[in-house]
Amino acid sequence: MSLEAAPLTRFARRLAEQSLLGQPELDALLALSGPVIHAVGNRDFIKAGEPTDHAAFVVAGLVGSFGQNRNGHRQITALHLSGDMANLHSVVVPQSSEALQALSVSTIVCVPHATLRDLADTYPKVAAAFWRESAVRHATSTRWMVNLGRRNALARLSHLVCEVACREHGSEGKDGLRFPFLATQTHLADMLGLTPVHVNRTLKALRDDGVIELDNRVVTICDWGRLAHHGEFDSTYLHLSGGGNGQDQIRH
Amino acid sequence: MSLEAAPLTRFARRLAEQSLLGQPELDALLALSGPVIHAVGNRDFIKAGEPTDHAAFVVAGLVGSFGQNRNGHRQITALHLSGDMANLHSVVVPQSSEALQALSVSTIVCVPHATLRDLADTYPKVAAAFWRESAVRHATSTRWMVNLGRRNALARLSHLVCEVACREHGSEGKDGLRFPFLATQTHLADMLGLTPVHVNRTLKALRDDGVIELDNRVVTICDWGRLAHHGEFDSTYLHLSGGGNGQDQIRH
DNA sequence: CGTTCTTTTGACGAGAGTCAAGACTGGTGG
DNA sequence: CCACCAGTCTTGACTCTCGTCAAAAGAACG
Repeated sequence: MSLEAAPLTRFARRLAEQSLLGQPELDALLALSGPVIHAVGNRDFIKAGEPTDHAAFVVAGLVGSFGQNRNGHRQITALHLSGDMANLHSVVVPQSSEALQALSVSTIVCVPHATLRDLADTYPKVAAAFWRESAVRHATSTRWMVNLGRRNALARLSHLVCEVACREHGSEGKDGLRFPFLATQTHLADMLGLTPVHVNRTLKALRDDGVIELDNRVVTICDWGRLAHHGEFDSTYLHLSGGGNGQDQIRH
Repeated sequence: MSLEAAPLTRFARRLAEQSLLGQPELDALLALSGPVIHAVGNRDFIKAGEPTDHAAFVVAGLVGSFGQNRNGHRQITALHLSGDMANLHSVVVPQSSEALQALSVSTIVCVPHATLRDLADTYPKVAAAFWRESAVRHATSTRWMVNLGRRNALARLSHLVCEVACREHGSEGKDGLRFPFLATQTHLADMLGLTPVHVNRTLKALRDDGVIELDNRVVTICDWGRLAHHGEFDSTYLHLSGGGNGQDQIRH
């Protein structure tokens, strides 16, 4: 219970900031709960193509959405950090087209669709907030597409590190920022559409260049400016509230 | 007015089929309208990063969402056909992160956000339908990511042709299906994360293989089975109702 | 303390990019 | 009616980023 309080607060606050929710709506969001599961790596806790009756809220850990090739080569299409509802969209499309898998040991709260639907029905503003949250996620997906289609390995990796830094930190990155990023290099490869070997080489280039440091899956950003430049990174698409430009409120 | 009737009907029917809307909701959807513009190629009719106050409904033609590189290399992240609301998500995130551009001369109805918001506020089921439609689009995006990250040129192109065939035809593809696909090879390259030259070579391979024919931007599918096999295509993610498996209704 | 999963590196190969030039198309204007 | 022009499409030759294969060294875990 107390375990998931902080991440849930982050989730509710993000929704509220973006959609101007009132106190009743906020309280209702904070009351969300459900069965807790501990997901481990290399095993889908939600399978592709099967209907689901709950959404997966990430309390702790790191979760990815996995698409797949006929050869079995996997493509991670989204990353879900602590405080994210991994598959909020499953409320309206219960037949998920993608699998959900933990990249590191993760704590997940399975929030029943029924609960979320009731919430959306009771508070139209919450319904709008859910839709909006989904749309912001979609914006992230489109950045990933640009990354995959139109950037080389160095830029892709840099962009990804920038994104995770910002989402983890809650605002713009800066020199000296240090955070755990529990994905393996194989996971990174699956996010970036590369091979693990090439990720390793690219990571080395970034390290040798003095842009980042890596120690046991803890990233330290030595030179945010150069990293963001390499990744052609601009954080506005994340719609962060923290250290952003502050002009992100929805306009009615 | 009569010009946009058929595509709008298609849009409304798709929303209704997926979300079980009643007659009042349907009527309200069919009453949607707004200023009409005629968009031409090579010029964004909605620019990236600028706030919008309307959604773009495609009556006729072909529209793409464009992301961009620092070098100016563009990545098309989504395709909008006749009967699609190109940026429905802009209702909840008015600051679009991407540009909208016509790939061929297109007729667009600019539906004011205010109208759509009123509709969603009046009919909760419509709000849900809008959200659902956005989610289905997102599912398409994730397929594109798998395409970009984990498939070679031949598979990417085949998959794209399959998708467009299905969306255009309203159901599963089949041999002999013929439809106009008004994108240039440069556009195809921008969708697939390739160069125009390589698209040309790949297209030739597909033609030489007898899988498709191409005549003045009209595609004929000679061998749907082989095309779908090349593209590793499975249409369920599109949530078509027409010739699909029929088990796509939302489960409450 | 061995087994399995990662990370790291090197050598080589292949798919896709780059550059360049010519053919074809549709539209414009003399 | 024809010449011109800009935008496509097509093809070939060469290059380069990234994939493949392989092997060894570290880490994690029971």
